[in-house]
Amino acid sequence: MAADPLSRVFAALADPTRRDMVARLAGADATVGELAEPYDVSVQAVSKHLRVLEDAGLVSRSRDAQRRPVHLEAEVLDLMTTWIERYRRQAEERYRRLDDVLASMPDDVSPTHPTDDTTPGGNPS
Amino acid sequence: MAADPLSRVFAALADPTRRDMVARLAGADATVGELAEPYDVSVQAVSKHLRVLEDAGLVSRSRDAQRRPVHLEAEVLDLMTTWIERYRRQAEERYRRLDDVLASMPDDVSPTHPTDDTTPGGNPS
DNA sequence: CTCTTCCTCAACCGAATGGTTGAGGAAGGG
DNA sequence: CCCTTCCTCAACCATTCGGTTGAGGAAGAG
Repeated sequence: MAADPLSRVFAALADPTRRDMVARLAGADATVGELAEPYDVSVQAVSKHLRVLEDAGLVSRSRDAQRRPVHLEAEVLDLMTTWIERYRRQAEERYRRLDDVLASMPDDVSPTHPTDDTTPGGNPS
Repeated sequence: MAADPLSRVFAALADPTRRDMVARLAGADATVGELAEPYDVSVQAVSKHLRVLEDAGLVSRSRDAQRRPVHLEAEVLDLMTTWIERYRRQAEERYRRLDDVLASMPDDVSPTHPTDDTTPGGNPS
């Protein structure tokens, strides 16, 4: 498991159980047992999920007697939003520019400016 | 492969090659061959990656003679940002409230009635 | 010390993933 | 018609993943 950090975060959240854990941890810290309670899988399986989240930096586990309280490290989520927003914005920008090009494109036989025809040919219905 | 949409999108972007494809497609549509060129894997492997992105709704493939131009469908990215922002914000809010509690806590920590008041004694502000 | 509680480690298993190679369909160009 | 280009489908292989069970460590309670 030597993937880059971004891949680890995306992969960690690709599992609905892990996403649900993150959602619950956003409200309050919890112990492994508390986290495991709603799901009908073994506690070991939950511990494994927690380890995936921990390796992604999404979660940290401290020590309180026998308990291992789990805490959400929400800052890592910014890694993803930064990446996503970057390309969403770029695609949006390109789309906007494409609209401009189409708007200024005289469709080969209609040299008149076609930017005004929002409802061409009248409304049939 | 019957996962929920959100899982599919997260899983699709958990691979650095696929993320790179999305990044390039944000700039311009491309054919499978063009997309495959930078990577030293077979074209079939790239086609498989494209299929993962397509199943996630991130990409669409049309037909232009022998070409299969690939187009990025950036709106799906909002699915993720919505999910992420929801819990990032919730965690942030919880953190802010914890700060408030700590700020209003006097040195002597012996609350007579834990459930009675959010700001016991005189409110300093 | 013993016992119980909470949790993790290790080994194993079936299914999914990411890659390969080989065959073949679809759409033009000669 | 044949031939080339672009791409996908199918079969196969190694690795990873999500789950299980069994064993065991850590820290209080008796």
